[in-house]
Amino acid sequence: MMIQDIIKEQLASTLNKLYNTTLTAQDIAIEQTSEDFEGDFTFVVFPYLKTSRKNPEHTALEIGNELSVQTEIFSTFNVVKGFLNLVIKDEFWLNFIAQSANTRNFGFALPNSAEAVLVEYSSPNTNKPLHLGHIRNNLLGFSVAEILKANGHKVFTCNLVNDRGIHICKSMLAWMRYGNGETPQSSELKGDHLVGKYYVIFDKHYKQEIAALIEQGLSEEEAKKKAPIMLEAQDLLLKWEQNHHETIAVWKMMNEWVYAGFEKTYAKLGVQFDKYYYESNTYLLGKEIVQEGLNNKVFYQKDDQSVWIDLSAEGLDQKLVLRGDGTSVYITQDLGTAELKFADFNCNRSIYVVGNEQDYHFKVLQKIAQRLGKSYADGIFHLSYGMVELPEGKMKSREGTVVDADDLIADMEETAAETTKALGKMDGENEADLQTLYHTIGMGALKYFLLKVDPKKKMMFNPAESIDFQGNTGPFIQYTHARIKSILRNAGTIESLTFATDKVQLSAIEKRLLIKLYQYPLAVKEAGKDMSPGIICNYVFELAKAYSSFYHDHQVLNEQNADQRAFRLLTCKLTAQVIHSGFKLLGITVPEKM
RNA sequence: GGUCUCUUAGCUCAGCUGGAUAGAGCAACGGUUUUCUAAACCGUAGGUCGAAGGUUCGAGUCCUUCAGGGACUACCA
Repeated sequence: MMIQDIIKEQLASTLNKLYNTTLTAQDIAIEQTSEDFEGDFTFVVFPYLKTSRKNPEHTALEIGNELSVQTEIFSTFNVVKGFLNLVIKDEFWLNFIAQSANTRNFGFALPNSAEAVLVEYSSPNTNKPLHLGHIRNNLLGFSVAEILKANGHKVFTCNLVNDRGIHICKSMLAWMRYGNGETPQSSELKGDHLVGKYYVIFDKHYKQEIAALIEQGLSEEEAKKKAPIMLEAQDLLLKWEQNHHETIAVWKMMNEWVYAGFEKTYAKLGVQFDKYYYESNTYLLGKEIVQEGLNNKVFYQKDDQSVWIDLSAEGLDQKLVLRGDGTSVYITQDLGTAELKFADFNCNRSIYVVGNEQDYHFKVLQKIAQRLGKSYADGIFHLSYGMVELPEGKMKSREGTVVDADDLIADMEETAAETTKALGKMDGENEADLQTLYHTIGMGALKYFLLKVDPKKKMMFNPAESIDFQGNTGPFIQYTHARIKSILRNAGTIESLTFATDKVQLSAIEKRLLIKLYQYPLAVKEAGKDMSPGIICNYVFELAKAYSSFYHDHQVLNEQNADQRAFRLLTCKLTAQVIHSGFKLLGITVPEKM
């Protein structure tokens, strides 16, 4: 049981005794004492003044006195206005270190087989390479899956590849028209970049044709519909759906190029999936559900045969679920894949890591599933995250205003290499290890930068200002870890170290560090509840800062008092372990040296 | 027009279910290396938390209105 819970119980029974109330621990709220006051935990007495019938100071004092009689976990307390500040005995924190320093998976919940969760993320289109927005998606999905695992859930991940549709046909058509048989080998371009190049080429010609048509007197709207290249792309989509041999061959070939490219990027990002779904396999799935909904009168059909659902009672609009020509739309296939996913993984929750531009879509998806009486409806959860914006606004692939994922990763590695070389601490290490280190540090900076922001909020990325390596950054925390490891290497074996708690003096800085360590399980829990890696980032940063202060002010290896030295070594060990563990939840590795 | 969402230091962001004098990092300025890695530590400066009302003993946090951004509102995905 956490110390906070013990305090709450004690407070409840104290209040019950003093004021004849019937409170339980759950009714009691305590918080961490503000840095400016003495104390570890604070109990605010204002809400209890009516029952105590005394002024705030008197009430707090009375509760504090009675608490001291009841329990011995506090060394002292003080009262400021209506705030009762409680100080925990040092012995408690020292015992915590003694017990936890050798605990495996400190901070993680025990596996709980009751809840299985499926996390879908990445879900790229196969007509263009990944950009910064996709990186945020991938890192979030990976990290949330890790955080949920740490909270004891059984977690699976999947990637729903959007490999069909008009956008894919655009790249295909442009390649067929203008490609002259260019391949990733002949062009020495990564496959996804090659395909993306033709997507841009399509758009260029499309725009030219529109301009020409407008010149001939068509309206812009008409021109967009009648541009020959667009008509041809639509024709290509039709051929694809009819299984036209040549079209399918080109489609398969170009998709293979893209997948090979994506795999390289995924490997750099360190993400992987338990299962891939392809829309080309699943896009027809929803039609049965539409029929089912028609039979149940959840959906209705218009004269033109199109199928709709009326969600106006829930404050949403009427929504098309099947086109008049019987082909499926986005929501049709999502209804199908939702069912498929729950069936495949037998999970209670299905999390979709998808941008907040699709909030409406997922609201509709869940409502429809509920109306259809699907048992899994309430398990659908849209983990909606904000867009990454550039100073000039949203990224747009077609217009080339994107920060390319591969370029950015390469930049980060290069910056890491430059910084490392400039500091000169790693001179003489072998080249392969150095390359790994540059990757570790570069990705540490990038991942931390993207994950520390609350997922729900949009975030700003300015390419002109490079991502920092100092301060509240991944490399700072990695560096903290490396410094600890250096101490531990020089300390010899510490596995069997023990210390007598009564022979250790605890400084204010040391205590702050211990309290931070103690809070790791809470951070993991809260991050799981909110599905927010940012909570882990903040926690680990504060831990690293607390450690850096400690490192600056206290000697470890040169400490003469053997108990004190042992205590500090174990504190170092646990700190390194928690940094390692917390960063693993973010998908960031920590180096032994840097 | 409607729905949703955001607005905290020059910049990028924290701020848990309402609690004490609103916090970090970067940038700026100043200090710290004969001692375990200075990618560090310590300090100075920087704020009417978009605006106005309201609820409360107590509001950056909850409610209402307004202003300004953004997204969605497709027989695109």
